[in-house]
Amino acid sequence: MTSIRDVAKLAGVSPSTVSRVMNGTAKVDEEKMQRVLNAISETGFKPNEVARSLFKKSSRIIGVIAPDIENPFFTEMAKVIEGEAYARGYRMTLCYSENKPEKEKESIRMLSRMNADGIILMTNNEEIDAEVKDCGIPVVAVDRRIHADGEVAFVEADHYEGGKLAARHLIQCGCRNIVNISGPQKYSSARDRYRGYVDTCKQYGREVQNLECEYSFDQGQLVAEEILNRYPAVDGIISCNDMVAISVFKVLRHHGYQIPEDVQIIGFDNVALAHLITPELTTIRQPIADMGKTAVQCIISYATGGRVMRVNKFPVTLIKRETTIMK
Amino acid sequence: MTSIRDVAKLAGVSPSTVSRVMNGTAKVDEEKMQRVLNAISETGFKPNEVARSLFKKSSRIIGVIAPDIENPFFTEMAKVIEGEAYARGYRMTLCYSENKPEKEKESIRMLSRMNADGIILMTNNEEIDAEVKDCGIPVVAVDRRIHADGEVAFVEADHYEGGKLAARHLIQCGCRNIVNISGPQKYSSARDRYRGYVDTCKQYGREVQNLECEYSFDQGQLVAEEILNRYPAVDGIISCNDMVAISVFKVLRHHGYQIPEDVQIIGFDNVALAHLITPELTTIRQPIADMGKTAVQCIISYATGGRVMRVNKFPVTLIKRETTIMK
DNA sequence: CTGAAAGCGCTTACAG
DNA sequence: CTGAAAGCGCTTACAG
Repeated sequence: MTSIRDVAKLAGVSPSTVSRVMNGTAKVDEEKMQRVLNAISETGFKPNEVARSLFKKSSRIIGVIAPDIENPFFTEMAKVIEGEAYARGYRMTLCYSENKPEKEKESIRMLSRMNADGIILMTNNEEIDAEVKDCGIPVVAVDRRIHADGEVAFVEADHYEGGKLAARHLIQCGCRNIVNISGPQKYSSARDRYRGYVDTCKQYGREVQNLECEYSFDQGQLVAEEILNRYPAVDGIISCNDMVAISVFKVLRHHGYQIPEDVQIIGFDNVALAHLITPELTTIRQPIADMGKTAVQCIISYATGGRVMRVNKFPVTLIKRETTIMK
Repeated sequence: MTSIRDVAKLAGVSPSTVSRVMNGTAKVDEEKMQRVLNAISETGFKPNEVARSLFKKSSRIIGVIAPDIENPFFTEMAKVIEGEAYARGYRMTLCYSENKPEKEKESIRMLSRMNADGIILMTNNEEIDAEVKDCGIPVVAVDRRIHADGEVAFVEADHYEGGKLAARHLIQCGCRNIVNISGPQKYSSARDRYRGYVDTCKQYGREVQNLECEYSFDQGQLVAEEILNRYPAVDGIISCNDMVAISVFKVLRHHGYQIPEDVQIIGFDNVALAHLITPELTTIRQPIADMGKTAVQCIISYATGGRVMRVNKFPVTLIKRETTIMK
């Protein structure tokens, strides 16, 4: 590997000058500049990022911690984050924690030791809050709150509004017997959405019928069976996310129900999958691209000493497709 | 941030000793060891990985370059890679190139400048082969060949066998009029699979009916329409991957076909999605977990001077589900 | 405009 | 067993 010294020697200047040419960090005599440029292309010199990082105390790496890939919401978010990071000259390190607090803590520690410029946290384990607080690098939490002062920002969708939107839509589609599948109530996002649902029930004089469900395909299957047992007259289901909606859809079909004729279903997130499957899934859209980009921008702002909005709340919208129908 | 010097001072030893205690790289007097350990926990010292990397010329980072996330094959592979990397003390940097050679080249260069320990390449652009050859770090190519000497290994499924398996299955399911959707023939994997299909046609005295299609949902829609135009009597479709199969399924359903009664469909890959959708997709399984783990192991073997198998070929298997049926 | 020097925070021969 | 020294490959005050 050729180093900056080799280039300097070849160009007949000092390493400092080579550095200045590469980084445009000071004026350099035109002719020396040429010699340096030539020497660089002759040797194929690539500056060592690690050495630069050591000095700069920034590795231009953004760490992302996501629970899993079963839910495409996280992979889509990661995609957006990578794209935005790359465009700004950063790279993304991705960790799937499988919701294991130990792995999350370990990853946070490692990111901090690597001089990462920040962490985007998409998991929801409270056990790791201590690690988050004193990891020493900026953190952006997606869809959850952390009680820490310092460089911690939040990116979240308007879940309360989402809960209302979903409930109102099914009511307007003529559903008489709606069941809500809420996410785990230990998550603030799930609580907010549940409130939206309940308030809408009140507003329209509907009974609250709710079952709690983790955000997983398997749990979705179980909950779907339970819905059919407990609410055999169900004609509308609000699902806690698109994956669970697909899961519920599958169970209902196996029981012979037609969707949306017999039972209408609405999801949450609007992952790409929602419009790939047949029938296409009606859902509440979270603006994933905007949210991901904002998360990256927060990190970079912290890293570069800019101003950062601590709370970033994004609007949700109803995406009407084929699993609901105006009757 | 506290450094190794601070710890050394507090413990009354030299930085060398602290280093040796942390890394277990030499015997240290029991009592001094205790003092160091105490000093570390007192100060909350976390060694700086960047400094270590600079010396070691290894950042314990494995770079992954994937084209996109539309095809879950790549995200599932990335998940496996991250898991295996983490288990071995490495981290994963992930780049989505969107198939842009420029971004791929840039990422390779950057990974090399970061002293990454290796690159797992899941893209298929030949334009970048020069970059691959002289990036200076080990590369593992998934499902493609690169003509380079040095530390380049290959991980691939047995596509020829896969092509045969798929064709034979549809024939055995009683399809009389099979259409094959091949992947782009510029990819060796797609060519191998096509050969398997053609050889099976010969063996059973079937006509070769093939359309080429890129691995994308949108292209799948177009090809499906074309199949219906050109082969209206089609009763079996071999798809170049699961995503395209889902896409084809959608088009056929919109045209009123029942699956599998009217037309049978078989995919390729066996991504998780294949068994989540309704009906569940019959497909040819690639052993994604094994392939991803092997890719990581190759990189680590190169990095640690172990022996590496250059060509790693994995068996495929038929996964029979609901989109095909024995008639 | 430019070079020598010091330093980023570690690790490892080297000598004792 | 252990410390002082040198070095990993850059960058940036500093002095000229």
